[in-house]
Amino acid sequence: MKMDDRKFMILQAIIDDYIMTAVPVGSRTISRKQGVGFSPATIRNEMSDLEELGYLAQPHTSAGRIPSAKAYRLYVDRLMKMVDLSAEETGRIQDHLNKRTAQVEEVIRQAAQALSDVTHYTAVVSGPQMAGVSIKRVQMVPVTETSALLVIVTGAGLVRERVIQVPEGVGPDQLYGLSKVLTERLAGCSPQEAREQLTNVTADLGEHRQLMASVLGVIDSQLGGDENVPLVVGGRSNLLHYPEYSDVEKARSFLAVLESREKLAPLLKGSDLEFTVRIGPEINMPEFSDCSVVTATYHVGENTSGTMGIIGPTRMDYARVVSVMNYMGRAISDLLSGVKE
Amino acid sequence: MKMDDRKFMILQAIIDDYIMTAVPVGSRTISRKQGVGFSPATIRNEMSDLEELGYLAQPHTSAGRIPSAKAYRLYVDRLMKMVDLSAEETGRIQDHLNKRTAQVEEVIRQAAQALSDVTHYTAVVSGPQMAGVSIKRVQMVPVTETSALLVIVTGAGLVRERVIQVPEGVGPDQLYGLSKVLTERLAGCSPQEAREQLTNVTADLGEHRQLMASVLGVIDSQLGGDENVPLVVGGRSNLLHYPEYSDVEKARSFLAVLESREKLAPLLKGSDLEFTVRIGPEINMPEFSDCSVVTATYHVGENTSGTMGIIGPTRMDYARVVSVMNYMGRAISDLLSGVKE
DNA sequence: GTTAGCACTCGACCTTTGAGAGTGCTAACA
DNA sequence: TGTTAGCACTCTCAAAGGTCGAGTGCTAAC
Repeated sequence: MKMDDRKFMILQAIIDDYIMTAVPVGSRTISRKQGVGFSPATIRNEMSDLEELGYLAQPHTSAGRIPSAKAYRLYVDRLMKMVDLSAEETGRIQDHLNKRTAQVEEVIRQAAQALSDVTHYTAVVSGPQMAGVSIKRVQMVPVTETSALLVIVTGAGLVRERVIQVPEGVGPDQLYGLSKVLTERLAGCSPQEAREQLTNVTADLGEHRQLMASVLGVIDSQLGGDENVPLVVGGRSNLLHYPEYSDVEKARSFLAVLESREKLAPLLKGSDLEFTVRIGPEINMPEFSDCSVVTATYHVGENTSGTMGIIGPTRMDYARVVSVMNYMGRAISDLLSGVKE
Repeated sequence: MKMDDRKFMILQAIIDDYIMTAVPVGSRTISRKQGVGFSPATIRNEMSDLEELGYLAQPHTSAGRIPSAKAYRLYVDRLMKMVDLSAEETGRIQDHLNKRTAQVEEVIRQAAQALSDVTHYTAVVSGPQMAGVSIKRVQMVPVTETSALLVIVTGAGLVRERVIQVPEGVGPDQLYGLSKVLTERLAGCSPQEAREQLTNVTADLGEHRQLMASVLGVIDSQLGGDENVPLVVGGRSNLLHYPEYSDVEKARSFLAVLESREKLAPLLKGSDLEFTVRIGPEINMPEFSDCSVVTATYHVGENTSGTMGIIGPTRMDYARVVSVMNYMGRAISDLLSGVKE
């Protein structure tokens, strides 16, 4: 048995209906739809075929059909059409973003808020990945007698900062001098190159061994892996609107995942494509077995990029979600690259 | 009718039992308890009195009694005894905090995590309130041609930073010079004094009017009110463990409050006391009508302090919560004041 | 290939019923 | 006079049974 145009059409109608209602779809419902010129009996035959092909499932004998993960896969890959956002939607997004700021944490917080607000799903946004980045400037600002704020500026104009310990007796002017040396030596370096350069610097300077070790530690931790990129979640409570989460225990374990960076981070990874859709079982996490995750990449400058994701029920409105993220990707890039409106 | 020792004792027993089980407490249950030498019938008479006095309520005729908000109030004010934390509990807290860092965001995040983890309730921790603070140092670090990171260090050794716009043509050295002037002029100032000083500085410098306006803007927003102090929540999913939140809609509106800074911030305010307990209706928020909030203050240096809060069901284990927060208050102070272990 | 008709299935919802927990009241007891 | 045993009463909860309606698969006719 093969798929034909009519089967595609019926499947699409079922998915569309189920996305809206979350109720198993019966043959009569489809037959009544505009543009479907067949009786319920005919639809039933086709539905029976679609079930055999693995696209539909029946919760129990006398219920309607619900789309399987395979059906959503087909829908996302072949049936889905991009939609245009309404002026009201883009307006809502811009309202969240209209603060003029290039502060990474703030931008991604606003982005997560906007995404969850517009889609009514849960949004996760990570800060820009610093792995392939180049260093532009390193500067220490004195804080107390024994500590300073180490500020690292990247080529793309992103900033990371961190308090480090400073040996007693190293004064503000000395810190400024050291900062100049560090900036000269490290400018243009990748984090890996910086590590080598720093050992040279340490050798040259002789003293300040411990301080340089702290600097290296920060570069490693802040520009190294992605354990330290900020990660914010928005709209945690949104999913509890959906009947999929009318069971508190399910809701709780879902929320628990959102609270665990270790479990959450992998959801945003796994693909460098512009968009990635993972559906239910494809995610491979029991807590998310009837969730889908749509992730997208945003770019800042040449080499820097971050990820955002939307988590919703498998029956989520993929077309709209992809459109919203598409729009948001450009918006974040503009904000973080300092583009003026 | 008046309260007597026996009534207190019975009320305490009922509260203790209800805190553990969340099930209405019957006369037999109390009568069976160690140290209570009375039959269920006697207890029943006393319970009937306690109900008349407003300390107990009956969900329905043939159920046991549950404590009223008034009973918890009495419990917190008069009956509660501080408990000692077990080594296991202090250990768990230290495990969350053992990263050596004086980074405010990180410390309060860890604190919220630790509090929620140890108490199994939901925790909210705010960063130190900057209102009464004095400025110690102001420094700008160049980021791009047209932006810089403005770093403000306070007397207590706390740091706030923010990206500001810089007019084209102002180079790194000039920014450093300006930073020196700013630090000289503003050192020791309160935010209010800084505002006046800055207008002087602007007058003296002539140019850089716009830059100074940006600096002032940051001082106002970062050290001014408390709209900009960081606020982190830990253990959002914890409350869903309790039968009070077995209703999804209730859980959802609870979570929605946690997502709204405007609704959440007032919960941490309202009292300068070391500890404040607000019970159910005292909170005056429908979403929290059967929650209690315990808040406590922590101090950094002389003039700087922040707030933490625990949100749990009204039948929460107040004694333990207060003890945990007491311990945590000292731990946060130590971390943020840079005290070494 | 399409459709009408029909018997069949199964969950949703309602009602009934019985068990259990807990109460208030009364009368007896120390 | 305070305490307690006994008992009738109330109310929730869970299980059991019954009805309704939506939806199916199959067959036969168009």
